[in-house]
Amino acid sequence: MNSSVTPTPSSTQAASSATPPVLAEAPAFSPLYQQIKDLILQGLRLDEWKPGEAIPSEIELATRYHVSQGTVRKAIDELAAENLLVRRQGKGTFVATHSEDHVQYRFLKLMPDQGSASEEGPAQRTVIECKRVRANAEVAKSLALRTGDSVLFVRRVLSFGGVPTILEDMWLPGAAFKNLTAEQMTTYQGPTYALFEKVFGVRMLRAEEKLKAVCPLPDQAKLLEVTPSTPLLSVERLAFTYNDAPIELRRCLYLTDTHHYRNDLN
Amino acid sequence: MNSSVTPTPSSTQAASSATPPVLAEAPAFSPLYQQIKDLILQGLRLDEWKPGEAIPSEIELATRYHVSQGTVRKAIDELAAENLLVRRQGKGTFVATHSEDHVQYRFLKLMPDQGSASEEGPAQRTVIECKRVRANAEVAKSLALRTGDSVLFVRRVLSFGGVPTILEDMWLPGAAFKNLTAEQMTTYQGPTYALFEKVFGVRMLRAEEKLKAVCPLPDQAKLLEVTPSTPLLSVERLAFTYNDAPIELRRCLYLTDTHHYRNDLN
DNA sequence: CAGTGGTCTAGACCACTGG
DNA sequence: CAGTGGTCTAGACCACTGC
Repeated sequence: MNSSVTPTPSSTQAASSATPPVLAEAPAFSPLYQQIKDLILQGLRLDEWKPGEAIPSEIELATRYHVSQGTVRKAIDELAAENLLVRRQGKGTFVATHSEDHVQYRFLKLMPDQGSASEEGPAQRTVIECKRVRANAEVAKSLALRTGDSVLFVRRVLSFGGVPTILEDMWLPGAAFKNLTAEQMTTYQGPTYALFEKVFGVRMLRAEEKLKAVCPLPDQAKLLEVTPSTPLLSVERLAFTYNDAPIELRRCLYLTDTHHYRNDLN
Repeated sequence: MNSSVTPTPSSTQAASSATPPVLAEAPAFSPLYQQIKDLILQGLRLDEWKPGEAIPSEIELATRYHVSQGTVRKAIDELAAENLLVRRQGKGTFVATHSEDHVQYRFLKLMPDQGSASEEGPAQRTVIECKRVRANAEVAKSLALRTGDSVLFVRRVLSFGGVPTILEDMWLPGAAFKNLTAEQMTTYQGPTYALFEKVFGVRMLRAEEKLKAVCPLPDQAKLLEVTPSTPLLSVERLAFTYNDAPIELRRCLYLTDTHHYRNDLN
């Protein structure tokens, strides 16, 4: 029944060699749904379906890949759990997007102490710098580049109700973000990751953050309009796109006197 | 086929009243697997199976509840995703525990900047205080108690390699933690939540944390052996047990010069 | 009403564990 | 080897959406 995919790379083999190589990894049994998942993933990477669009129905995918609907379901289930796809009953399954997402600013965990983020509204953005620089050793290592490679550097301040609250330094691989300008960063309405997605075709899928408490350097203190002895939340974020490729390094300072970083543990 | 459970509270009804009450919530369609999930959850709450033990096999549960194995599977899948159960192929499905968990210290996100948490080993614990007090308004509200209710208060310092790194203040409902003593807190080997689980039958299932950057009060600075101007990571944690009941309030200060709080965003 | 995702079933077979 | 969870199928029916 399976013409284009096979359930197991090992199951149909006639056991021939009595002594498999000792150092060989486990035969890596890969279930069918995992292969279907990879095929859908490939379609996403190659932009077969664009963010916000619907992918084919489960039945159609099942037909295309010569598997049952249940197998396609399991593949989509996992992709939905990873926030790459969004299921909507009665309508279809859609490619996740940072634009129309009801869960906008998915990666911003800073909340006002009182009230909700939606009441507070989006932050005002002030771009301080936006220039092309050469990656130092640290930035290069994080972004899997070589020292001296071209990267885009952006520094900006985010304010809530006129109060400077976040200072962000971002480094982006020069190759993927050819013509990013301060003007784009300033005028674009909506999440920055939506801009990256629409203009550069770069999708942020997941991120790792490292938090510390620090005091700002003099120039940082000035931009946030605080004294250098003010304790600030330092958030270093490394964001990843397909294939777990690092695509953005971000170093932020959060003023946490009226806001907090919220995290849910399961 | 379903004698003890019904797939839908509304589907088998003969439509009689033409005008259902306008204010009524949606008929709350509840799938079968959700009801099975609730039944298993109830078994867990009533300690039908204890932490670390296996629950009945899928087939046995299917027979018991008069549903198919697939339906039981989906229920267990969700409970496993919530870390209440742990599946082990070939062996069975087990009640999650903070004791033997390979993922010990599930809720502690503080990592050494260099190396891994396992290399560093567990922290040395020093209990500063352990006493019964009356809940103030703030603590009472967090723990869903009344102001003045009896609560247990514990203050301790955790050190890594002799360096005081974490100062923890904990508040626990007096009713659930009758005879908790400083000695227990000091001598028990393993995660604190394992002690709570074994001795008091209280299971921490999930938690919410709010992070800020702060400077310590004089007494806090002394215990952590830092100056009052040292920026520290303030972590307020509210932990929940079954029925989303709050069961522990914890206010911590993390020294983050050689450690960081790690968070993964999806 | 047709089309989509969501639930449920019954049965077959596979991979893994431990005696 | 028996028992467990894991995969896969084919088919039925339900709930939701939008025309």
